[in-house]
Amino acid sequence: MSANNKEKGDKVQSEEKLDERKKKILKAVIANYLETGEPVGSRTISKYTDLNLSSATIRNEMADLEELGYIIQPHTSAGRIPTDMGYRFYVDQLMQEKEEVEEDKGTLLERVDRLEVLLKQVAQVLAYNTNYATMVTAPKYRNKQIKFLQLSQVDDEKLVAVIVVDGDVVKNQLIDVNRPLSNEEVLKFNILLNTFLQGASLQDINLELMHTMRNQAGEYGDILEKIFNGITDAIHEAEKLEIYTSGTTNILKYSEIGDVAKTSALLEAFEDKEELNQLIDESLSSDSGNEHGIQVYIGEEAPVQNMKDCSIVTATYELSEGAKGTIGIIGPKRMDYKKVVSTLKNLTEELDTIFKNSEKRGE
Amino acid sequence: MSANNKEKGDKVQSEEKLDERKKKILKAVIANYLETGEPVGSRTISKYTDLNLSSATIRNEMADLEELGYIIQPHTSAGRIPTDMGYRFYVDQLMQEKEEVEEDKGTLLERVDRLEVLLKQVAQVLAYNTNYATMVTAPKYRNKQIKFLQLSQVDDEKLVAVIVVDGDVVKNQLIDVNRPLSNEEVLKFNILLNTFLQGASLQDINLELMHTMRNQAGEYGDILEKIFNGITDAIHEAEKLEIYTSGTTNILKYSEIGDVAKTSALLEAFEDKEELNQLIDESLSSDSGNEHGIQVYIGEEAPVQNMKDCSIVTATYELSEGAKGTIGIIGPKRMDYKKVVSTLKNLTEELDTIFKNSEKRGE
DNA sequence: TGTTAGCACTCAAAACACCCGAGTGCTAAC
DNA sequence: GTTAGCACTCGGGTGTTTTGAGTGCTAACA
Repeated sequence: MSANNKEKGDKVQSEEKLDERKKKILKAVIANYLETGEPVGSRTISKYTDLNLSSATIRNEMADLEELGYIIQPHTSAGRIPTDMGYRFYVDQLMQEKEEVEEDKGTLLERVDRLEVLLKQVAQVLAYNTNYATMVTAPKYRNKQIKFLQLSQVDDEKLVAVIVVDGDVVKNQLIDVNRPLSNEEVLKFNILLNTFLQGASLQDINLELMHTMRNQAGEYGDILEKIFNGITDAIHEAEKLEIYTSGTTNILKYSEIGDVAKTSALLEAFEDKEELNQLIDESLSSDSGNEHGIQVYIGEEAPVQNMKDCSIVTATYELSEGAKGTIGIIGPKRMDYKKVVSTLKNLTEELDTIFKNSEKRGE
Repeated sequence: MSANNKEKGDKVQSEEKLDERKKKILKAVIANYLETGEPVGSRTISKYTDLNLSSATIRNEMADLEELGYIIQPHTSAGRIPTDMGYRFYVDQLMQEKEEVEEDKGTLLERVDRLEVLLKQVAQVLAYNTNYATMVTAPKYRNKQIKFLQLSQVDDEKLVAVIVVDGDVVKNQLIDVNRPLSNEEVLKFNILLNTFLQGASLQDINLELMHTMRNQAGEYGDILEKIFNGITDAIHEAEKLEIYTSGTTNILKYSEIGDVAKTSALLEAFEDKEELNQLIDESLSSDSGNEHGIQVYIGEEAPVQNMKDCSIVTATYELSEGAKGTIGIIGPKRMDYKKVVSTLKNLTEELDTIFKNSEKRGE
């Protein structure tokens, strides 16, 4: 996916290497199409670009480019539009060449204290700036550790377990017990739990540990069971739901998805977040050495079925050691990649500094 | 617009009373329109109904009905479709007359223990059965009382407040403090908090109470402040977010909303739930003595701007004394009101029994 | 007096014909 | 290798016609 950067210069071999002129033309075609949304014809290029060539020459070149698979015409006697492959080439090689426009870069985010609120805000800002559907995940901890764990009695039949994990994410879980417990019993439980579980990560909680604990718990084994379930439920549920989205109705404007059914499917993907999770996993796992972990999926490259008519751009921010989160947008293939990428960069940068500071300030 | 009903077989008084035949025709028109979605003409009615009348007679009657405001023609030389007023009359008077179809009524809901999960499920089932966008709220307690309140130390600089309110809704709030507190101090705080706040409802927490408590807290007043903020934040946030939705993409199929912008606005309303809250408030406050608190808003009657092209049907379930929740659907005005109402009835009934049982079983 | 048949009229939607122009590929000349 | 020129294609807009569902009105009927 990224093995093509020995380019620029010679041009001898390498089948997918395009000569300078073809590149210029391809770039012009795509740039123009991104602007107008109309198929672009040879005459337009002939005027637009600095290379002074007649439309006829351009036509020849374009025919070549079509044969190579970079552009295509929707029907005979129409101009050309980029293929997925064309976009890919643009993003990988053509786009960067532009001067790095020093965006306004003004701080986009208000300072807030709750992580959820901050991330929700990120999603909104991103949607506002790009007019695409956006998503932001809470950081995924490689090994989320239990930092604090406490059981309290709410009433005769219910306990509440409060669990705080790394990153100060708080979870709670109500637990039904069949008989009332005495204060002492609760205290004992707390000691037991904390002895074994404080500082434990999710992986540490294995069958063996559970077995040991159950032995210690004696007659209260069944309650312990419930507590375990509560804890794992809580943690799992937590890991799952922490995706914030915004601007999803922008999807309605992605004209490239002609089909209502597809639009609907995509909206649903945002509604129940299942597929977004998939996407994030994929995106996190294949970290492309890139500066901000920026990744671009174009059309068919999308790891999720329902998004194969779209393009996806994701970036990674880092809260602390090994705690990474993803922020990204899903838009039409005809997208202002340049702007999106730079917006994402700015935002992740801002997030990174926010977290750096709070690190310093905090612990 | 309505000064012309001294005609047609005396019937002296009661302006909005329609004679039997007009009712039948109106009903036929609406029923047919609900089925087909096409404007319905006189000939259709003439054949459809048992009253054996020629199309010409029907035409006369329909002209009357139009003058009275119950139906309208989209353009000359088209059939008639119902107006909001027509639908209203249908829902209020015509619809019930049908035999109460004993629906399958098979239990629709799986038994689950977490309230959130159950409610989410309700939203989904409802969406699945009706093919409309649905919403379900957690019960609103008239006076949500604090049942359990506890402060614990997470690390040197952070406390976590755990709050359980009626209905076993658990909230938590992290609180930054600037200096570490000793165990004793935390204990003192807990005693203070519980003395004053256990069993208190939100209304009880007024300035005076806060003042009193702050006096007692002495030098820890600022921490108390933070805790207050945390608590009210938590409760407020809780009250706000507890709306579950499903099937929102069905909105795309509501052909009556021609406009993309409007569709989009409606989708957004479901996304950030602000307006849904409004809707629910309105719906709960004007409880219409009705069996299941069923309420129907048609078109312009909708209390929320963005829904004025739709119809809304809501019902009320009761978790316990004074703890009521709303479940409802937002669909096109051309909606199978009968089916929707009966589905809602079934679901609320099922919910009610579930809660009855768990009441018995539980406390 | 209410009902009906008949008729002229309306109008949206579909069907058809047409043209226009942007764009192409190809060829022949530069 | 580049370009001018030309014939060709075809989507999209425009104008016209046809069709048919549906109406309102009038006059005759029971």
